[in-house]
Amino acid sequence: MQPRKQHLIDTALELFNQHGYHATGIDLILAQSKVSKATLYKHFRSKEELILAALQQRHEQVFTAIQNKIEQANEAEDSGILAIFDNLDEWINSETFWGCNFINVSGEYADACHPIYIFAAQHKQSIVELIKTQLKDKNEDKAEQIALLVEGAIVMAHTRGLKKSALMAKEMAKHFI
Amino acid sequence: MQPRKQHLIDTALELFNQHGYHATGIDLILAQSKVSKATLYKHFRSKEELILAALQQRHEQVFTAIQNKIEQANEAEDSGILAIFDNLDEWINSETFWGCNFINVSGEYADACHPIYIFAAQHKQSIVELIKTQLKDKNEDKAEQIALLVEGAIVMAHTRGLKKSALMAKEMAKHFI
DNA sequence: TGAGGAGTGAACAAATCTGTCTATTTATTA
DNA sequence: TAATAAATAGACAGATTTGTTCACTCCTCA
Repeated sequence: MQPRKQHLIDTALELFNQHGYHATGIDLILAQSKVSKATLYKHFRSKEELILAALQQRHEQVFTAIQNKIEQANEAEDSGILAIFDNLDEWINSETFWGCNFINVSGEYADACHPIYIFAAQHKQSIVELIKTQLKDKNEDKAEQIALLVEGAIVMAHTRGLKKSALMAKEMAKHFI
Repeated sequence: MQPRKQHLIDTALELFNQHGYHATGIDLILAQSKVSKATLYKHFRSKEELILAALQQRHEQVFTAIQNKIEQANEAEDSGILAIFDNLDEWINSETFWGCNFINVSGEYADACHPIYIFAAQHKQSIVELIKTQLKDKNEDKAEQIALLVEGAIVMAHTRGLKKSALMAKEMAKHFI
């Protein structure tokens, strides 16, 4: 990928996260990334397309990070799935935690037919399926339960700044696996 | 409260819920409520003030509904706190479920110093405290755990349309109380 | 009847938003 | 060096946003 296009996506993702999707104007992304408007519209047909590209990148980041973390842990111990909460804990306690892109974007594009909402829903679905494949018993309900704990921890951390939420969720998860 | 002011708040709350806060313009609220712009700006100094009034009303609705439900259940059975999930289940499966106003608004006004973010955080905090007071043992950690399950269920329902999330969360909660 | 408050509709200002276009500069490569 | 591609700044259009203002109407109540 061309470096400017990549840089635009990185900048947009950060700003969308911090200020939301409607509140982040094209001009702010351009000023922050120091890329010209003509270049943006050469790489993306519209702001919506930029949002989708940013979400796509974030999806891949999250998916790969979780996958690696769980696979490593699965080799080391019996219930490696719990590693997902360690990953979550690191993220929540990092400087770059501004809540989950996909939860936030669902609030701004809540129409179930909107491409952005659909993309967010698919991401969440894919995470549940990833959890399921990484479970020893491939139990669907168990995967949904773990996903529910992850979502709960994200919201507690984002709306109230409760930084210990991931470790709380991890303790809770131990009851179900 | 004057009927027009009340009607503006009701309309705004519904539209904010369905389309988000930035995406819902003043003009849409006025068109839907059939109230004139001058009247809106007589009752509210700004759009932000209208948002805060709408959130205040929603806070009172939610707080009272949960309080009543739990208190009634506490008289009937031993672990009445579980009634919070029945309340949640009804809401999620109603026609008017568009996610949690306070989670959504936190994504759009994510600056921790912003009055709107602060209001949302206080609401979430107050729900935890309500749960705590309604617990037989007044256990803080247990209250946070139940709150985490509630948040998780809301997100699962909103982002993926998982309508059974509240009942899932209720089953999970039984392990902790 | 008439005074006063509440509400209306429409025009307006000022800012901001997305997206287009052009003339110019920079960088690469044959 | 010369041709070509990529990126730039910036002006611009057109729509939309929040918020203000003013002349007018409607309703209530004394």
